[in-house]
Amino acid sequence: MKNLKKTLKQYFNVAVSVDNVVFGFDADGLKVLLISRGSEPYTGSWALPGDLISPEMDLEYSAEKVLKQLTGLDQVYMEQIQTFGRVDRHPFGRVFTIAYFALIKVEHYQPQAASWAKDVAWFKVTEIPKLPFDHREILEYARKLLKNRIRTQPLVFELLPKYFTLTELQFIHESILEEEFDVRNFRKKILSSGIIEETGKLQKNVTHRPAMLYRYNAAKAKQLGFEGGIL
Amino acid sequence: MKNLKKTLKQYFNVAVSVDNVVFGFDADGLKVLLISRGSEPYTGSWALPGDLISPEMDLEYSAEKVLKQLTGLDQVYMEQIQTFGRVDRHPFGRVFTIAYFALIKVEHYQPQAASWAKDVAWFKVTEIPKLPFDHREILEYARKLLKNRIRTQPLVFELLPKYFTLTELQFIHESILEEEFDVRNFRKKILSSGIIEETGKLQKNVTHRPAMLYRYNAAKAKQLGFEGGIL
DNA sequence: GGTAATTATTGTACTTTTTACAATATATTT
DNA sequence: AAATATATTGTAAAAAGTACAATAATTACC
Repeated sequence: MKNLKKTLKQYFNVAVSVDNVVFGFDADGLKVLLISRGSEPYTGSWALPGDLISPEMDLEYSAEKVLKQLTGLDQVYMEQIQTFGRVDRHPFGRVFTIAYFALIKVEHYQPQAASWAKDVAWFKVTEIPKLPFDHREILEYARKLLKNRIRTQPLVFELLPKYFTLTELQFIHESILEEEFDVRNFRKKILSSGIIEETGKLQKNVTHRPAMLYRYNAAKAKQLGFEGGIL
Repeated sequence: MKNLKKTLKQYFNVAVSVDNVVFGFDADGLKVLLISRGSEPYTGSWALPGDLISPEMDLEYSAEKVLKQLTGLDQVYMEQIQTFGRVDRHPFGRVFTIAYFALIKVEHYQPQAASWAKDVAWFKVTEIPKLPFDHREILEYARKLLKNRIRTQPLVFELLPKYFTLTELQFIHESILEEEFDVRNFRKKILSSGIIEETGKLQKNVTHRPAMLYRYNAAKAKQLGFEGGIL
């Protein structure tokens, strides 16, 4: 048993971190939340909000906690995406990082830098600055995953405000999928799916014909099983 | 700097393992490869072939190496699926495990127990024995993933022999998706996709009309982009 | 050699879904 | 009132999906 413990010791000296790819959406299109690092290594760099995990904390909980500590974001939709484990990815030692993606409604949350994050900011996915570690790779992986998932799971509603127009719904699909849809066909398909419903309310403060506001019907979507996806 | 190092130390004392869910397919249906554990903890249990990762080895490489060491399998299709990190999942300390799935052609490989694996055996996915750690959860997650992927990626051809009949191709789809298809419609769809081709050869040693053997055309599949999946 | 048994192979009519395409409606600004 | 801006709606043709059963080729058995 003494021998076993000695052998084991060589394995128990790595660290694990989580890195969150937080997506948001506004009139400009798809955005990602980055923090300005206020601690070593890569102090001053914009980076994915992430941190080392305390060995006594569950993984899922850690991912949420790290995000909350650095950005103030709480109660957001999160999903594990992939673990990255190149030997030399972290200058301080062997650190495996478990990447998560999070989807938030930008109108409902106000990210705020805290803990060792000096700043937080949204960046368009097409205008990402140089990132430390393998964060660029992680980000691109997350984008690809989001793109694949969007057709089979109702994820867009995590990014849109509670009430939204069909034009916004179409634009978010086009932003993520990087392709355009015919207006009439898009509406026909979405509406016939039955997962969104009219609210009777109209858009306000626009300088043109106001659009009808719709809302996601989660119960209906669940009931339908939603196997085929939206588009 | 000394202080930083001291703080860091508390994070660098966890371990990481990989666990492989190896799927195979034969006339009986979908199978999973398990090993009989010949070392602590849970000695004697059937378990997923997995092991702790050496801190100086890349993640992808580790997954392949662990599989090869325990079962002799080499050069197989592998993909990372998910990381499991409950605090109490391993009795020896905090161990995160990164699960992979592997798909192999059972006719082309002969798994052989080695290293601390006392035995290796195929189990039908519907007849899995009690598994240690959270291996049951990992296995079920892998099954679910395989089921989701099978419609959008040509994974079945990693499980089938090089030459296969359309009946076999249909059966593997039915086994994984747990639903049945109409023979005529299935053939129409598969053949019109253009990703498999006739070989001109016929099945041998069967006690009934021999079926035509087909082969997967990877180049064609790639060329077609294969966005919609097979079924 | 003939018959039974077993699996392989094929087509058609109907329904549903997808696609391509442009005119009219409703609000604000000038 | 006219200009500007976005919202909203239908139809016909093509493609894809679905339901359904008879015939063909081989071996096994008598």
